[in-house]
Amino acid sequence: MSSENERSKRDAEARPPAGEQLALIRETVRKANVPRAKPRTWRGAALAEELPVAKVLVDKGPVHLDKLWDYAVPAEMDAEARPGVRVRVRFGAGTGKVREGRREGGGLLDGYIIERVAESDFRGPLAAVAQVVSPEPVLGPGLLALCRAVADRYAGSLADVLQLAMPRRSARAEAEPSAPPLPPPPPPAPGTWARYPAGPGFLEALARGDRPRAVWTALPGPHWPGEWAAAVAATLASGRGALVVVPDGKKAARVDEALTSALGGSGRHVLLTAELGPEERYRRWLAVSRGAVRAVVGTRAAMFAPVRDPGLMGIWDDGDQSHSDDHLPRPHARDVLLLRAVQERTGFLLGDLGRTVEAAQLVENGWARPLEAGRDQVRAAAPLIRTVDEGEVARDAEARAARLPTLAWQTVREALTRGPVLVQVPRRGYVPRLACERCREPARCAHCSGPLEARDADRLGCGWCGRPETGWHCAACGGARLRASVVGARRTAEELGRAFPAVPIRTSGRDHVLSTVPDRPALVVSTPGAEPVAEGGYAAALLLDGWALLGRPDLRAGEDALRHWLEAASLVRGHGEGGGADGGGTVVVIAEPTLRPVQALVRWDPAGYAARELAERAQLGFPPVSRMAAVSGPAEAVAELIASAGLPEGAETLGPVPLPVTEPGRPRRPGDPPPGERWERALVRVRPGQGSALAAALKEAKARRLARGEKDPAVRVDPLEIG
DNA sequence: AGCACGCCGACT
DNA sequence: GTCGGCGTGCTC
Repeated sequence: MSSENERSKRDAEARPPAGEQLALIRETVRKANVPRAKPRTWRGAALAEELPVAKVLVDKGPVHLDKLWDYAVPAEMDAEARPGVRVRVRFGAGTGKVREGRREGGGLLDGYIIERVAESDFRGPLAAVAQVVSPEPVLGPGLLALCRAVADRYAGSLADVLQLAMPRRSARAEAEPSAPPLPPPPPPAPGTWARYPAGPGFLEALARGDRPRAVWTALPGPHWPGEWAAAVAATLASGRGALVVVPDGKKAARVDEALTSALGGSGRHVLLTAELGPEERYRRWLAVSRGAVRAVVGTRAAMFAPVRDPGLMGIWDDGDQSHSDDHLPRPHARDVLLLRAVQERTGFLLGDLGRTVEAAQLVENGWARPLEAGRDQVRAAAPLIRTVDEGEVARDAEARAARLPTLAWQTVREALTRGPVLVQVPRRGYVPRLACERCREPARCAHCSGPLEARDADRLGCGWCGRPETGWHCAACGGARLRASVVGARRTAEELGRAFPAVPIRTSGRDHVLSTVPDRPALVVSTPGAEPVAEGGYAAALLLDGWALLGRPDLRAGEDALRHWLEAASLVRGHGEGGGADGGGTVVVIAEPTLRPVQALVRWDPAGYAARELAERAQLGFPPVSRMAAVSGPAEAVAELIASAGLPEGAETLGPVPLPVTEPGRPRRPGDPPPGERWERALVRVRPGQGSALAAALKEAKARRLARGEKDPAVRVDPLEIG
């Protein structure tokens, strides 16, 4: 009785009456046993005359609701309830009891109208759309198709992908009109693109409305942001839009700046990054969605930006980890932009100082053309690279004090008379396999032969059985010393400070990243990826602890090391710039000179390195040539999912192997087991070309399990970390 | 995921 | 006879 009254009051306050009244049709119609739902009026509330059924995608809630639900459209919502708008619908109320004409249960969920249709296939009465949140059509057909394709590719749900793709709404930003679009700019001059034989042609193709596809190996130096700007300007000149995704906000800002000067002020492009905050982000996103702005540069989430009639999809530095999304289903910007280039029939430009194996594959299978400079241009733009074997011991005391081999120390001392010197130190988190200092035999646990790992405070422990190790001796040579673990940037800076007392020292790392340093003598100690740009280029760079980068137990260790080195080296003055012998910069890399990534750096040949790496992966059946998916969860769940999935012919299951147990208190990353639970992980591998069949099979098996209410294992397509 | 319905065992 | 266990299945 009193609860009845309360409910009525709540309902009356909460929302316009029409939707709620219409929600009651179901009860009436069910009794009439109507085979097809032809929504009718209830207590005089009329439905939309044309296309009275809205197909709605429910945004949150149960994962397996990855389908469209039909709702009735009340007449007064007819005009606003267009495809693409955000709506609120009652969901799950159907099982609620109806008492005295009021419905119990069921919550209001957010969703999007995907389509308006005349009739519903649903054999039952429809509830009505409760509310049109706003008339802004934010989920257009192109964006929807993209999200569907991404969901399919990654064996994920459409709702998951929509959460990544759709920005949070801000009513204030939405209420503001966007500025009218500016006319296309004139085609840009080739500028520094002229350094690449195919560069000017690529720009011309974009400007005339073609859709060229290229893997661009950028020359070292400061010109790549301007080159991106020119590519975007050329695309705009054709009357089409453009999208460029870069790995971090610092780089996005550099491209944004270059675009601002190339396009003459702002208005034709926007910067879209997370740092903007939700309201400003939505304001800019709307300007793109409304077609007011046709060019976008941004970080990861911008890969979904609904650029109108795009002519170019671009990505810079596709090997950077931050291009891989943290959230399910963890799509990679490179692949999303590839999908878009195909689906939206656009040009494609993947730019990088180095080259990932994936990029090499695009070249190898002919999908994209290589866009490279000639050797002479490379020689002029790149610094001189010298290697020092890590085993080399410094003769001089000063060099030893700085933990530096003689050559490195001399190079730094000399370069400091001409400008800033960059010192790249791996992050302390980069824990490589420990090995004997003398013979480099990997350090193993005496009990179970598992790999030894460095614990905090220099203590050792086994990575498999967890036993602490106190008296380690090398099994091969009897040596008692392990290679020192990576010395962090701060301690390196202190040590260098003692060796070069008169020189100012700056550090740049995870917490405080410097974006630029002035063109004055200074030592700049940085972790990979955080290197500041020196205005006139660095006089030299020192790449320390190469063994730590190369020794990571990861398929990509070599590729990543080379990428980090190229990035640092590209900030150093070119060999051929500044007037030859004394003006050019030098890079000293401290790593075993015979290793392939080291040689690729010395020759500045990332394309050759990637091609060899690709060939090797093809031979070994590794991704990206073969395609893989990781399935992790409780042992039975993993086994059942794999067994029940109709995997493509020739699919191979590797493992399962137990996953490390998540320690309580440790932040949990997607795919990690919940604390205390024992999980296993299996890898499923398929032949080249069967990637989409694999994703489809896993997605379907997952849906079937979910329909039965079973806990679903985490499925990750194209896992990055696979030993 | 919630939530109601349903078909079996202990109780007034 | 009824109350209530949580196993199944549906939600427009």
